[in-house]
Amino acid sequence: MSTSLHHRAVEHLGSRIVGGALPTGHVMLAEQLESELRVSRSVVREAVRVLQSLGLVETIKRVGIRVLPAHRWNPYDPLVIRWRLAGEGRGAQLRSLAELRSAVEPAAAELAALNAPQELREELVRISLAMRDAGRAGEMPLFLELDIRFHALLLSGSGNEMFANLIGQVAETLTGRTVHGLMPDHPKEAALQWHIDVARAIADGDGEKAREASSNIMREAIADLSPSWEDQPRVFVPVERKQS
Amino acid sequence: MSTSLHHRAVEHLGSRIVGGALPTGHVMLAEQLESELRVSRSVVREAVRVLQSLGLVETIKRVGIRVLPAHRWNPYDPLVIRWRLAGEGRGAQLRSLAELRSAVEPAAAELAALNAPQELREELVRISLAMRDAGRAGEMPLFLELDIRFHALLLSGSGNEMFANLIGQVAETLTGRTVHGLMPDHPKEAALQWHIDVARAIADGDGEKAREASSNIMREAIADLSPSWEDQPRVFVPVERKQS
DNA sequence: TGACACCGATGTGTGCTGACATCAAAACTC
DNA sequence: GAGTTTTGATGTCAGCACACATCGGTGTCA
Repeated sequence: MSTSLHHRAVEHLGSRIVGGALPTGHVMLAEQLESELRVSRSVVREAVRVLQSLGLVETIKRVGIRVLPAHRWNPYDPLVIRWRLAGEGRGAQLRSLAELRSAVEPAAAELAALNAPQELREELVRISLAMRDAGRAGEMPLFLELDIRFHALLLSGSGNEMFANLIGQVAETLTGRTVHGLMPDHPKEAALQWHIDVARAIADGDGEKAREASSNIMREAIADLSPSWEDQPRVFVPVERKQS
Repeated sequence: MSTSLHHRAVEHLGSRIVGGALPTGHVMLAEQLESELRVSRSVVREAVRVLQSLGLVETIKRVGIRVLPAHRWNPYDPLVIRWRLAGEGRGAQLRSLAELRSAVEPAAAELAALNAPQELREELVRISLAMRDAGRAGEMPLFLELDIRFHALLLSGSGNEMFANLIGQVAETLTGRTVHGLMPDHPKEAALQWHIDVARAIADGDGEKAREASSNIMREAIADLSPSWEDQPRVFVPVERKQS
């Protein structure tokens, strides 16, 4: 009950659209939403405006509020990602995130090796060693926490704010991997060593080596996670001929 | 005058925040914005809600509307990107986009080689050959159009909607490179060949080769563009200890 | 006399409502 | 079939009541 009406309205509509309950092209009327959500016009209108900025709906005069096709949604918005992870798009969303992460992290590692501040490099080494200890001891909750922090520091250390912004999504996938039992009781020894390799390469300013070691981690992560999106069909969004 | 008041309000506030005219921590009052923008409360409130969803501001009772630090902004939102490109963050934004693209496109090429529909592969080959002809003939407007379409198809063909969503940004950087004179009169012969290599590798389903060739294109693109962000300082966003 | 807890005034976002403006789809007229 | 009118939806405005965090004054206690 602590959440505002606005927040609830956005949540309700957004999750139903992304979850597929409101199909593409479905038209709603503002008045109808008022009675459905039991809120006033202002709340509905402000919620619709937010959903509009996320690319989930468009408003057309004399027609109403229309649900836009999925390829118009902003796939990088935290709300959209959360709704997809909660609904039937979960598998496809996990795959997208994993592939994005696989592409970005090696690049981030290379940039971190070239640019990261000294203190960050040192902490990265410390954490990679702590991960090894926690991993060997089978202390998985601690390991997860260190793992998240390791990758957060790595992305942050790249000095690229678009990379750094993926921290939340990466934490989500790491947590999900543990929670959904896709993680062995003990992390593989090779994975622990790769983390140390990444950290040491960054500390040494060796971009090439950092990227290589990070790629190994990513390959392993994809292999661990891929069962969760088996048989998810890929969608190929159309390419428009003109840009605005 | 065709744009709505809402649109104008979002634009006005967003560009001033991202452009740096309204510094982090700056507090505004809704009432003050009404008179400043000469619009009613509804418009101000709906605009603020949108900016809130982009992470640009937060609203606090009894205090007002506060500008959030840049690392809270959603760096993937098209509006935020546009405002950054228009303002003083232009250099840093171009670098971020170029680095992201360099990370993503080789991965997208590899995925496209494994997953893209047949027709898309064929069009990719056709376009790469047309690019070579247009490039050798020095028909730069046509070359730019083909270049954009090539990379759009590549990203789309990956079957990853997060990759595909970068089409707009990539088009932006390609256009910018040409407009700002960072492009030679004739594209380098090697670059033309790399595009053909990428297309052929995708057509042959050779993911490894597609990624390699794409990496070459990216290295070249970074080299062309890097003058535009010389001396731009990198920012390292803090890593929070806890996640919500 | 001073320190501290309490409590009400104040100001600001949140939410509600009625009215009018605007504009494009749909119906109508010629 | 082309042009015009009607209609119905969003867009915009203005006023009000409410919730609640902050501030400052008041009272109590040491």
